[in-house]
Amino acid sequence: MSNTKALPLLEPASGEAAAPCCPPLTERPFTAEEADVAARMFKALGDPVRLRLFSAVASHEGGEACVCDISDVGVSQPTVSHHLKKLKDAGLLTSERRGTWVYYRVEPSVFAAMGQLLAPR
Amino acid sequence: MSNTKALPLLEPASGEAAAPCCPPLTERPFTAEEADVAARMFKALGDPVRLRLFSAVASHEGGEACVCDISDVGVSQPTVSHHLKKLKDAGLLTSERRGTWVYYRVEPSVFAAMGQLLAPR
DNA sequence: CGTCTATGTTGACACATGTCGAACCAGTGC
DNA sequence: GCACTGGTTCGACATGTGTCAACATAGACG
Repeated sequence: MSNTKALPLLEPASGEAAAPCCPPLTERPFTAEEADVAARMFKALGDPVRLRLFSAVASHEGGEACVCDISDVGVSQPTVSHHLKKLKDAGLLTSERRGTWVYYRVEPSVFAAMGQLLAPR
Repeated sequence: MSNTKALPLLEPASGEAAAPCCPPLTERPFTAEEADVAARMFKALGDPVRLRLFSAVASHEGGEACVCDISDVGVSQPTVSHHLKKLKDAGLLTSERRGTWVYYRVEPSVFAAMGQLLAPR
């Protein structure tokens, strides 16, 4: 499985300056395509449980967190797994298994992309 | 009606420096309450149509836009109105009727709140 | 191999959400 | 008052989403 590939919020940046997915929100009206891409990210963060998970990973020392470290958000374990998968599919997190545990970390380009969206006119 | 009041993303800022709703995402794991407030904003922007509407308002000259200026996003006019109401309920937009037309503008505290969320550790 | 722990996947279900057409309200101008 | 235009609200419907229990998988450790 896992043909659900994470779509990059920033272009691959093939050697040159990264071409962000979208201009600042205040620059001009978004096109349908830009809105689709950017909305995916906002949507992924638009759930309290996912936001807590994302924040827990983003604030964890070393920039990564084991599921066991962050799964105390008031929902069942399968639900945590489900939300982490959604964050991963949205391109916000990456995961890696090391032995018994699975570690999640924030996709580096995320904050750049969000900063770009919020850049002042 | 309209007891659905827009909840402020920033505290009322009663005379002093505004106390933002939430710390940076990277500072520490969000509490359930912080996540509820912040997720509402992300959720509101997590729909392509709403994101286009928000961008259209935010980028419009004068900082405000008449519905008639921005309602060309590929959905029916009632749907546009529905989404604008959601953005308003989320505290992202304000509206004002002037004569025949209704004007929407971005709630000023929004960019401050979002910037705060994305502040680097 | 067998078992135990840590995660992910499946299936089912209630609920929220996006969408539209029809009806309705607010101003304008005749 | 009446018609017209710009916007909102209502009612209905299909689809999406969050949640859990049950089951499945991956390593670790005997």
